[in-house]
Amino acid sequence: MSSMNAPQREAVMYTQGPLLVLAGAGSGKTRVITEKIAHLIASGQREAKHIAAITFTNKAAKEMRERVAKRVKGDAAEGLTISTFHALGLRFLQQEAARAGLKRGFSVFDSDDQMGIVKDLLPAGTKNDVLERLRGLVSRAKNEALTPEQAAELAKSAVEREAAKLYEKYQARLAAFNAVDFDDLIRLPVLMLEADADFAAAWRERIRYLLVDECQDTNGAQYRLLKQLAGPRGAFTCVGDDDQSIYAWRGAQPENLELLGSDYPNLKVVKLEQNYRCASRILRLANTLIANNPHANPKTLWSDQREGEKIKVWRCENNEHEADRVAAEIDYLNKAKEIPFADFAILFRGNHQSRALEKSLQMLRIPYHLTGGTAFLDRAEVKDALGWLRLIANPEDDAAFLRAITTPARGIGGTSLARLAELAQQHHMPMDRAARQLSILKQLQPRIAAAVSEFTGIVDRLRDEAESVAAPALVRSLVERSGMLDALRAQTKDKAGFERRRANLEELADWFDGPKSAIGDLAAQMALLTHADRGEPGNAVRLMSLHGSKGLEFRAVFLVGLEDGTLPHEASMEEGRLEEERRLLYVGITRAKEHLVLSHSLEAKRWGDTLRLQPSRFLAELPQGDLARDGADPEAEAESKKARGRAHLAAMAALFDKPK
DNA sequence: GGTGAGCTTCTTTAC
DNA sequence: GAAGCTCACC
Repeated sequence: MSSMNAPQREAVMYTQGPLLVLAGAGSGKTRVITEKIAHLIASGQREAKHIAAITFTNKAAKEMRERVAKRVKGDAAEGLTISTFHALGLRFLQQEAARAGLKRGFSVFDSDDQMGIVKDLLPAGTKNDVLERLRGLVSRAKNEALTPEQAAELAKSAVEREAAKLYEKYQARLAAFNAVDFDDLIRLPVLMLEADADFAAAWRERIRYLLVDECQDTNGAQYRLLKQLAGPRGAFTCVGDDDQSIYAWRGAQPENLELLGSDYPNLKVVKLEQNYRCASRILRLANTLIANNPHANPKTLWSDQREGEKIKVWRCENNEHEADRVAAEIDYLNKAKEIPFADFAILFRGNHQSRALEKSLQMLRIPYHLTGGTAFLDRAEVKDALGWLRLIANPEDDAAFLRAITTPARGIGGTSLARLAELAQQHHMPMDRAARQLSILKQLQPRIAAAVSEFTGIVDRLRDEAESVAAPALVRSLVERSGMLDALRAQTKDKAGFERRRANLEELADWFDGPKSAIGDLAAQMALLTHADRGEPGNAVRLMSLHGSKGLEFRAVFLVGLEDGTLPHEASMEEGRLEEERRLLYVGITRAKEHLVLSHSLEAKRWGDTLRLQPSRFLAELPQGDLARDGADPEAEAESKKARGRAHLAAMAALFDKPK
């Protein structure tokens, strides 16, 4: 506390009314939030159980919980809520399920399930991009907590009217499945709180102080939830930075920061402008870049850190060459400067860019930890197991039913399932129940009916087991009894592949090894876990998207793929949405404490043919005197040649002592 | 009618 | 470079 600067201290101490903290990158905002929680508790102003802090990711929530735990004595932090908006919404709905019109054990649909419904509701053969566009529009309306009627009224084009119609049918389908989607986790609580003042007041009795991090990335629905929970008195602290707003594409409204001022006239604003993270040169780079964006309330981020070395800009032949150079440089810095692997991050625009990097890192035996993309939770076997769990918890979840009954394959194909679905619909019952009706089974082929009954028998036994057994054991049992494991063994040709998948399922079981809540609640929570939340990365280089890097910091940062079309992304260029892309680069640059490398390739292979790439236009916006460019600087060139030589040698060495 | 092999399609970002 | 789709085979 004593080591804080004046505005930080002010942000911590001010609890009399609504507060907005405009916090630049690296200005210690997480610290302010944790200190403030500690202060609220220690000063006796609020009990921990009446405080809720909202973070942007589960991972950030976990980190914050750990920091608060260290800061607060004994069990004073007991009952404190630190979670994402979505996790808070889920908890809300689980507690208020009946009021929300949900039955216990309801499912949370991810975007795949969502897409499944959309596909089902639209004519067969509708193009993928049309489906995606409509799904996006429905989601957009829900992110504003609009009803289907409101969405229809506000529709400005034919496609938006179509989306509004789809929205209505989509909700009916969700309801039939006793399911909600991600957007509902915010939307439903908002509608419920807004509809009933007493109900809202009761919730405000439980949450008496609210802290919201990354406020610039809240969408309309989240902002309304904030207002409902904070109430007219405005017992909240919001922290945000409009320069780090990078989620407009999923409905975030950075103007919510300004809206706070008009919704709460007594709003106090504190600015944190001293950066404690980056070397001065890195900060100058970031400031110069972001000055190209228009600013309503300009702020000046400054730092009294040392100047730091020049920022390297690498021009590479292609992304393999780029990846080799990155790996070689990490290897070199790790050995020569003893920078631990965990202090390195490689950041990119799209998750697919990680592939080449992984290959190069493996070649040099550099441990790495990849977050995001088609990681753990998107693995087929993991989704299958989760589908089973969902079905066990929620018999009305047809999506889960379909997933479970087809994994492993048990001789029931699309035609039969379509028939069963049709019969279920005729009888107005979920498939799980229909599959147990004798009259319905009779209308299927005898062979199919037998297979269906065998399946429902397994489900029944697992439901019984769920009553008595802990979650991890249930997962193991389900993997066994469903026949998944045997099928997996038979399918995978190599033993290693099978073991990997089995390990994934084992890991899934371990994930449930948390506090003892009902299986159904856990299955719903699983849907919220992000790829970024997975496992302990240990001492490994971090690979992640620029979006995923928000809020983190590293001694050395490599920003790869700085080409026009990659960053800024093609689609953003076409739509003239360059500002958010610029902010994305800004976020990336400000992750670095000491070392920063910006690299781009001259060529890329894009399905089949090679295309020439131009360096990112953002490179030209940087202060050129602070850059050490390939070619322009003979010293850097020589260094890069040496690095390549080292990489080659290391790779050769690695080849020779390959472990079995 | 179900299943697996081989084809094509498309690649932002994520709660 | 993987997931989705079609088609031929069982």
